[in-house]
Amino acid sequence: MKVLIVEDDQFHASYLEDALVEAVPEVTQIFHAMNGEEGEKEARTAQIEAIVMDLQMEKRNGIEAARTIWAERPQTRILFWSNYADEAYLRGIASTVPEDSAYGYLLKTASRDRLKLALRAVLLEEQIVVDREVRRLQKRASSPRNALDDSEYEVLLDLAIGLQDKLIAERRGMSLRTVQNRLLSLYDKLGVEGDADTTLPLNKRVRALNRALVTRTINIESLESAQRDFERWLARRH
Amino acid sequence: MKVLIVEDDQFHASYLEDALVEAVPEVTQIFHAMNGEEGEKEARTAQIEAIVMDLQMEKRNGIEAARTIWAERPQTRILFWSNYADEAYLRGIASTVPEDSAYGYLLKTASRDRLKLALRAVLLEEQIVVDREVRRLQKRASSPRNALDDSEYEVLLDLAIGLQDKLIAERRGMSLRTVQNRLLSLYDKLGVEGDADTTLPLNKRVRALNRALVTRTINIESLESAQRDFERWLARRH
DNA sequence: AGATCATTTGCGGGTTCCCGCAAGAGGACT
DNA sequence: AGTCCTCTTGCGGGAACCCGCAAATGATCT
Repeated sequence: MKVLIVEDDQFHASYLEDALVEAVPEVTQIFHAMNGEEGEKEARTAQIEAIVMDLQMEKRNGIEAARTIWAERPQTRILFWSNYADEAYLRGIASTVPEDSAYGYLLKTASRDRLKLALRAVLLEEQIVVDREVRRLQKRASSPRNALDDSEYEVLLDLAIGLQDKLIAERRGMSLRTVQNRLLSLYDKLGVEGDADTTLPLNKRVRALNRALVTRTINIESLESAQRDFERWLARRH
Repeated sequence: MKVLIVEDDQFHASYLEDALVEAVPEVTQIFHAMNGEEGEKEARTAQIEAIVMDLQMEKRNGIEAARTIWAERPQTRILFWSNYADEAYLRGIASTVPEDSAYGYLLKTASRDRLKLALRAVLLEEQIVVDREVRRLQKRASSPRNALDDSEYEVLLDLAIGLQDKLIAERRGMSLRTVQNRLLSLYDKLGVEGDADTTLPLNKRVRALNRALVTRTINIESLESAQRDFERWLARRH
């Protein structure tokens, strides 16, 4: 079996390779890539069907790479191996994984044994494996209290790249007032009002972005990709 | 010589330990800590005088730890070994390093040889070593074009945690209009206006925070520590 | 002191934002 | 159909923000 490792940190890459050959002796060949772009190419030319990939990389992150790889060969098994359990990544993955593809999401803090187990389960058995920590976050994100639904999340991203209400309304096809309603519920769910103490006057817009970042609802990468999305939309609009 | 390694990633820690014993055979004992808080304690109880430390850590980051360590024993040599070359970190270090302490700032992407060289230079020879990449950023930050002076940087942090103009004015002891002048120059230097293309209407405040994050002028950690600073100030004000 | 240049500050007005209120609009259930 | 509920939308007003203009203040140099 051919396996592709996409990881920009050399230490982590070699650790991963060690664990891989231990856990999955069926492996015959191991390919390496330093970022998502290389990873896509490698996967295409070498006809790879099993991948272990970091999420956070320079040129093109793991989620974007996964999207194109799955678009070409949906049966590819991908184990994401990441430092963070940000909600932004979770949403990214949830929105790209095809119906019946095998994938896994493991944190780098996981023990070697858990890693080896996940490697076998995903790459070989085509199961779905999600790390405990990550699962916990998924839960919290889908609990009614602080859950952002998709339309709120969209507006959050638009806010985060600095759009004003009117533009958001146009882009998302809602009325101005509806956008503002979304913002109100965002302010509420993100805890923009100083939770307990004296409510001193804040700039809610900026505060919302601040809270979203600090609570790891979004991360800087999602700012960058939201910006790209927006520019694409802008070019398309007449 | 006793050396303390403060690093929360196990792979990196062991790689570092290897390089350390190779580069500095004078080392007799190596201590480990997983975060800044532990690092401070360890340094105190073991009377450590040479430290290699990551910057980004859970409990207490490297800069804060360095501050207290240097406050206790300014002659301590510290080599910062970090993933990022964020301006936020640079400012942090520049503002904490005592007059004649030896320190270094190296990126984790540096080669093993550069790491070994820096280890000897800083821990043993008490020189000051700053990575090429980092130096480049330092340069750019102090070039007239995009340089934020300290007072602009302060206002940026206040903006970033969501304060409104009036509060910033009070906190920093300037008039309302002066705060707004600072904001204007921030908008300018951060490139809030869509650099070249059609200037479409943006929320400048949010956009400024966005740009500051994307250009690595500040990072999420600095948001968190700015928030703590603000709360301390808030408690003190009558 | 006097001249020059940068920074600070107040004023005023045009926008954008925040949000209460109340009138639609679209289900879902009886 | 009728009732109940939730979500959307328009209106309107007060607050915050952006920023041009010009006077006041300060620092530096001759």
